[in-house]
Amino acid sequence: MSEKSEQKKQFIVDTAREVFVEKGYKNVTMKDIVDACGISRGGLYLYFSSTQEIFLEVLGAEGKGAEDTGGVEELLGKNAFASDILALFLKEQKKELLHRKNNLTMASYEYFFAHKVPRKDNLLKKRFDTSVRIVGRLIEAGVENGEFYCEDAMGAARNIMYVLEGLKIASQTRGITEETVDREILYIMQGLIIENDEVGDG
Amino acid sequence: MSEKSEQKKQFIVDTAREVFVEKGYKNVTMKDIVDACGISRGGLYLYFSSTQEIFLEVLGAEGKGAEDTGGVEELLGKNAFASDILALFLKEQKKELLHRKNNLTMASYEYFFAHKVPRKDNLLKKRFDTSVRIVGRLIEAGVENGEFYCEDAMGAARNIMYVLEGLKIASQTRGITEETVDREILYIMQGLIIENDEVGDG
Amino acid sequence: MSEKSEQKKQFIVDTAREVFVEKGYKNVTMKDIVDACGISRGGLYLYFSSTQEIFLEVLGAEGKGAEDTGGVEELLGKNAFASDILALFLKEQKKELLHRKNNLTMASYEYFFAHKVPRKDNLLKKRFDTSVRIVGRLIEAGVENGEFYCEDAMGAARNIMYVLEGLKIASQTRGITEETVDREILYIMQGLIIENDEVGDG
Amino acid sequence: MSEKSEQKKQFIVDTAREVFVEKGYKNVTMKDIVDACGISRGGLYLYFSSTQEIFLEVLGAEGKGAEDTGGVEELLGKNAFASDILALFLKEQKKELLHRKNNLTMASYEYFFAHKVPRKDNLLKKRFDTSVRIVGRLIEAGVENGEFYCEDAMGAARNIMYVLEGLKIASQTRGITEETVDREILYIMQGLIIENDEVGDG
DNA sequence: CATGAATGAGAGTTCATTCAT
DNA sequence: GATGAATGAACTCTCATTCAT
Repeated sequence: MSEKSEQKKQFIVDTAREVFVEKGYKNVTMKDIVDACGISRGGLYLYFSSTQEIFLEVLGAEGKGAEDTGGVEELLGKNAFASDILALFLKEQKKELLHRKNNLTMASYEYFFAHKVPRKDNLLKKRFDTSVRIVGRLIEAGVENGEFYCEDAMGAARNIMYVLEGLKIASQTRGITEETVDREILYIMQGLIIENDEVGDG
Repeated sequence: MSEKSEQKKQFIVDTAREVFVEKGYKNVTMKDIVDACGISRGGLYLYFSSTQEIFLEVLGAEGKGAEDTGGVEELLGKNAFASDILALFLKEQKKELLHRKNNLTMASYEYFFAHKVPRKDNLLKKRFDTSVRIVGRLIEAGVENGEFYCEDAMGAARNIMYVLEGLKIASQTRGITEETVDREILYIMQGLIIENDEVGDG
Repeated sequence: MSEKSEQKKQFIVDTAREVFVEKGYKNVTMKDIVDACGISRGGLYLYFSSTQEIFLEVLGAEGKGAEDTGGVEELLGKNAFASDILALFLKEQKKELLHRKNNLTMASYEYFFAHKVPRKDNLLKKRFDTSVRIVGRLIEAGVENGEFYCEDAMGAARNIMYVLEGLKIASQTRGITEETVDREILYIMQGLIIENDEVGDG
Repeated sequence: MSEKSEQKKQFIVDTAREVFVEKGYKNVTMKDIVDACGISRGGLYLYFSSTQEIFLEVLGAEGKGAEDTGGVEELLGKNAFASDILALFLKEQKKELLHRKNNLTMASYEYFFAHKVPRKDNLLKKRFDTSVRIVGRLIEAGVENGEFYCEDAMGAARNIMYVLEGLKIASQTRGITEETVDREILYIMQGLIIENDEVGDG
């Protein structure tokens, strides 16, 4: 039973995720989830007693797969060019930014608007900090092997991540074009990379 | 009579603003506003027929005062140091960021989550673009009189504004400390300012 | 003032009539009439205190002009052919039946559904009885001068009026075609008129 | 469960019928039906989502029992006297006419005032036409076996049905006495029956 | 475990009616 | 007289939540 229970719970979480992706957080009712899952009202309450509880589970599940930040760390260990890895990372972010309808961003923001969570438990914060750390390390690596010029790697990393966060909310509230994202990415990369021309000039 | 009507409408808008500041957008019901205003259910409907309508009015009223971006443009005309003006601008922004409970940010975001508005009518976008333009001009002015070093003033302005937007959503969803804001502001300023020491050293 | 008041009251009644014609009785609100009249809410209450009161006035006004049953009685006095007068009367009725949207029929029925009125005060009944009497006299006249054959003139008159009433409600609830009305009128006339052929045959 | 559901739905329809009989159509609110049924506000919405929906169900249920026009057709097959069957049919109609408070007539009229239905779907029209057809056949049968004299059986049938309809609306809007109904029925029968006395006298 | 009917609180909305101006 | 802002009752409809089966 516990086995089967576990499976059903997971099924609910997976299905609910789609609902949250589509409708955000506040708009989702128990009924929405019940309908999407094709189970009974009472049935849902056996596993969860509020949309909040469900959303937290969804968020948690999300974390597991995403915590590795798209494999950046692995690549770092494989002696790839830092600029290539960073470009890859930004490309991933770009993809997410442009598919604003296919992710949990909006629902997450809505959730954290509604429920003030202690900072140390705040998933959004955790992920942001993780990303900063990784990007920071990436930049440091780039600086070390002469790809990047940067006096404050962590500062640059934070700057990058805040820009991405700014783009994210812009994407959700106004919509952004691919050009906008590309332009910001380019600006970021140009601020780091030591251009050959310049080097040649020196 | 129209005079008195106008006053009451304004009173409702002002009172509703407080409600939106406190509860966001989606959480606010007509009843909330009715209660806050101390008027009757039907009375509110004489002036507005939905929370959306009220919120738009609130947003609009907000705009009138904020469109000048804190007097930055005036200062620009008065031959003040660009770095001083920029610092002032950022200080203003900082104040808003840290008082997350006293502004419409969250409600606005929620509103634009719920209602997809054509980009050209999108108030959030308009204000962002206006700010970018002003900050861009400011940086250009700073470059011209030798305060700043910057090859792409508009790019820098956009970068700054996206960072501020990132800080804003961070503030609303996780809370940020004064140190965080200061650190980002410092990073921004250092990226622009030509430090005397360095120049002296060279 | 009383003069002006009287005029205004009449204006309200006339305007309200249009509203009742268009929307029936129950659907009409004080607001509808206020809007149609272009006067103030309070203003209307100076003259009438409910839609019922207004409708009664409308009905009453209607009566004054309509009581003469379309001039049938006058024609009777002028030695016209009874069959011609009856045909004329039925033609009038037909016109009303086919313009179901332009008269008070529906509103009247709705009114008398909602308010049970003592029979002797019931306007609908009064008009029906009046019509029966007139049509009855018409038939009697026709019998006397050899146009009609009829053993029970009043019975025939009642039959005719009930058929017309039946057509009226059919018109309002299902819609009727001109053919339907013509067919029924023809049936009625054939039941009365002594056809020359038959006479000749005999 | 569907069994029980079906029963409850039927219970609601039956109870609602009483409400419609008593208050007509437009006056009935969901609350009225909720109260009459002794169920909760939300409970009713599990089965129906508007008074219109309920009324249509009531009307439909009504149809099932009434479509056979009181067993007239069966009698026709059993070689009964046409005049007896017709008298029976009219007696049934009389009963309904005089119990104006116990039937759906008023509510139906109100419903069809409010909702214009395509003629071919109009239940009132369907029933009227059905009755005309049956009465017409009845008269034809009576003519064939020498009971009735009538040159246009269908015309007579229509005439009868329109008179009944006229009586019906008269009943609902003014009230009618038993004498009134009897008189009209007598008039109808006399128009059809070949009286032995007269024949004998001639 | 699972179901889904049932409940009732609460949001939105409309209108007749009043009343200070 | 006349205005129209204001009130509050009443209605529609939706959901989270419970509970007998």
